[in-house]
Amino acid sequence: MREPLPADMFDELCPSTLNPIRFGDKWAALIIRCLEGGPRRFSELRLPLSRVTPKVLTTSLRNLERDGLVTRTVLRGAHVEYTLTPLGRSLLEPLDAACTWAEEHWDELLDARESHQAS
Amino acid sequence: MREPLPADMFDELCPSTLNPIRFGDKWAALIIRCLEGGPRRFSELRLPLSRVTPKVLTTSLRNLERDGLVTRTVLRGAHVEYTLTPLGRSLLEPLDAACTWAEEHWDELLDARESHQAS
DNA sequence: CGGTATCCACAAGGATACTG
DNA sequence: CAGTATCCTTGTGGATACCG
Repeated sequence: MREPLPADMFDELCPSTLNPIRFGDKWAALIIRCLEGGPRRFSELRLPLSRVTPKVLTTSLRNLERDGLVTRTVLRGAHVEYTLTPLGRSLLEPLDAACTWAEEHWDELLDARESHQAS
Repeated sequence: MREPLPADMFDELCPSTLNPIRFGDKWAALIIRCLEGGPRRFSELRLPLSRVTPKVLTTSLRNLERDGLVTRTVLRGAHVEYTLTPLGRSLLEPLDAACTWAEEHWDELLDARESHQAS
């Protein structure tokens, strides 16, 4: 059994939402991480990405598909599954490196912004 | 002596300009790499970033400054120098990882886009 | 030299509602 | 369930010109 996805990935403290690190379009990195644990259905992705409207999520998924990072598979019964390709999976490594950096330096970034605000 | 900056970093084949990898705003990654070799003046940055208008370059530099990745130093004689902070320098590692990934998988990305075009 | 000022175009993202 | 259809707002980047 795969791990269920978290109910909400939009914790304000989540470094993956912070510049200066972005992969692809606004939600690409989060989507890819959602697919890390295996194939997911559209509705499964909507849960942790509840603040992304279906239109935007579709657009982002189509972009990932176009770049060969994700495949879209239609199953019997009006079900659809999104899966990371080997190429998409290979992106996890630099993506993790970026996320790790953001986590490690999160405080410094916040501090920099705050003291910049002050001046 | 530091290495002179290349005359033009906008080679169409430069993977750093390709999605799905972007760090910060559109030019942040290129700027950071331009500063990798040491402090640079505004006009020095304009050379390899000749297609970035001064306004946009300024905006991007201000963003990097705000985030504590770059410092702006006014020298005597109306000269200005931009330098990577230790924080900014620490970003080089994941940035390089991302660029390396892009270089390695550049062809696959192009192929994916092409065959997607076909369908 | 190192920027600003102004104006502008377009793409990206979002709100809301609806559908095969 | 897995999306579309519409419409709209915003932000980002760019063109051009000018300034201390």
